[in-house]
Amino acid sequence: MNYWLLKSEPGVFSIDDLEKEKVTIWDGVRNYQARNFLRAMQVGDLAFFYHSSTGTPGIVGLCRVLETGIADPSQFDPGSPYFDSRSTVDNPRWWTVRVGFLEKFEPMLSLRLLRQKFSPDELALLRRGSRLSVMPVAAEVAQRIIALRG
DNA sequence: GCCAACGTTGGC
DNA sequence: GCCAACGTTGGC
Repeated sequence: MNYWLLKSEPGVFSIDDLEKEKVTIWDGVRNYQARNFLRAMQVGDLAFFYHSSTGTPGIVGLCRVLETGIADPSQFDPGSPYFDSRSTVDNPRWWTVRVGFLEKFEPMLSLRLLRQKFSPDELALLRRGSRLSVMPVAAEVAQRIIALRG
């Protein structure tokens, strides 16, 4: 099983939204490297949920990959901010997964705390200029993150 | 293929 | 709001 980290701005979609909805399609990723990580996900993988661009950024929970190989529906929707006119139903450009809520971390594991506990080498999130919204987390590091939660 | 210009991300 | 870092675009 593999571990991942998924970023979301809580003003757009938060861990509380996922807890309420239970399941969601992780749509809107428009970066090829991030897309490739989404395509590498397997059912049963676990993903940390990260809140970005907010007062206290950090890991706020855990979710599970429930379904893979989903063509991101928002790429076909002209009314969506994620619409991509280069995509066709026959030849989609953007792929994603369905994830399910597992747990909310209370308290959250702030970026500040993560920087204290992990090195940039261990956690890509902490690397200078890291902007990827989907990234892998090494199993050993993931276990240590899980052990830190409340 | 190069690279300048531009847009976006995201912490602070 | 600032700005560094990064990705994408498009002229050449």
